[in-house]
Amino acid sequence: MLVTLDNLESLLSALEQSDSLEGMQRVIEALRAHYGVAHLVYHWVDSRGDQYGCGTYSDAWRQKYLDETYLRIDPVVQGCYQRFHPVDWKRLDWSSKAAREFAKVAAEYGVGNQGFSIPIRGPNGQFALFTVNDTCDDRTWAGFTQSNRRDLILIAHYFNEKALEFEPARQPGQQQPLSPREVDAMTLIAVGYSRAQIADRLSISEHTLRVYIESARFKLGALNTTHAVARAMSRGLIVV
Amino acid sequence: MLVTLDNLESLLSALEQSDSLEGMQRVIEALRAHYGVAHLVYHWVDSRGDQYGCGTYSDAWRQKYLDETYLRIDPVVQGCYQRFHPVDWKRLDWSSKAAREFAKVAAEYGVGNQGFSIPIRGPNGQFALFTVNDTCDDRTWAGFTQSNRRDLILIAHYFNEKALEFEPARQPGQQQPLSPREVDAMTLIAVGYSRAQIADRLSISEHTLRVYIESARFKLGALNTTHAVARAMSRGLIVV
DNA sequence: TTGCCCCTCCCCATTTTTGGGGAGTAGAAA
DNA sequence: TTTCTACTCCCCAAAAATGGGGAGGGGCAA
Repeated sequence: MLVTLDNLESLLSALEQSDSLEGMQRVIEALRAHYGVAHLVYHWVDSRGDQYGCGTYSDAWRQKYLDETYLRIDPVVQGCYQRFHPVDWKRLDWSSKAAREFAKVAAEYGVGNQGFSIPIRGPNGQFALFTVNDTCDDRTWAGFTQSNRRDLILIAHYFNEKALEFEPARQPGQQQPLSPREVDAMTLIAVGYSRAQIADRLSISEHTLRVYIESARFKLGALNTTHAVARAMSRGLIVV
Repeated sequence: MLVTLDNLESLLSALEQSDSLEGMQRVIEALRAHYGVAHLVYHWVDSRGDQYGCGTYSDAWRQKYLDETYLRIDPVVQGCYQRFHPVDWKRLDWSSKAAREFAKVAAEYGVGNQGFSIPIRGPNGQFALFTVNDTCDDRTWAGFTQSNRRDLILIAHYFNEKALEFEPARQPGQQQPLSPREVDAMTLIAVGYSRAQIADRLSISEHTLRVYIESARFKLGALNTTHAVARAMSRGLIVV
């Protein structure tokens, strides 16, 4: 059951050489067979849906997931979004009614009872999950995840690296950077200060501050200040 | 020069068992000796400074870095912030005057000419760097980084996992969830709509909408709507 | 040198948001 | 069953943000 170093090497190499989503799909299927688990999934988590995902879930489940916007209630997504370390599905919060319903439907669509998901984050707020899923008892699963934790982290990392390659918009350079003063302004707005307070704190006039805000809004293509803050945050231009 | 699997295992285990920054510091020193490089550094990159860092740079350099707010001009930080994959310092943009000056000063403080940095991201926009630094020629360095790339990624991951453990504010939990309508409201605000537009889109009165926004603001402990959006985003309650 | 971007300051009027109050329905949890 | 939360609607006045204009000094790069 364990992946030997050689196996891992060859699989990662295959992944590195793949030049399309189809290539990633083949690698993930090979990995699934290798580990002998029910499912293996890499998916880019995004409000637009998992367009950059690949994995072994059925198309029906994938479609169902999108149709029902399960993204918003899936405890795996919610939980992983708050964590850095890989997490066993059992440790997530399944207490809400919606979550229990979700789990029931998932099972009907062939999702196994055990899961282990690794959150991965890229630049500009990119977020993805790499998930191993199977049906087995708790002890077997604990053994599996413990044995393969490190390999899985590495695999997740390589998958995300590949996925980012295929997403040109995520490549650096495209977006206009904010000037230091613009960053200051947006950051202070994001933490709740009013314009008057910020101007005072930055020791500039409120008018000057407005120029920064408007300039940032323009650079970010935002419709208003709140939108600009949201964009700056999701692009990783400011840290709150 | 290569880390064998056993060595890596024992070092990661030592890291897992450390329960303080001092423990991380000891591990990083052991790793540095092990790899035989000039410096090894993990540092949490933050507008407040690298309070959660550990590594082998001299105190003088660390202080200089903070005093001069090199964070804002350091091409390593800037470059890694835009990337997902580990990056060789040679591939970064050192063309600006400030960057060249920075490199000169760094060398004076004992920073080697070769560097390899791994960006790591956690929840809520957390961002850290794991850096290997040495003085040698390009070929030697290329060989070193290629051989150790995967191990270094894993080590970086484990260091960050540890650092997050020591930062209680980054732990999930204790926060009140938003109701579905509140999520709708906050999400639409975050993407730039005005209250009138949102009320129209959700087919509710603007007054009702206001109740949701205020309720969300209260739950999030936010000072105003923009602040609430920022908090909701950084807590992963809404996805934009 | 010239051009470009960043930083700084100021005016106006209009639109939007905010603060604080009250009240009824329905569905879910205890 | 009771209680609680979510959802929906309404008033008013004050505070804040927005839109769009103009203008000068400084630094850095081609």
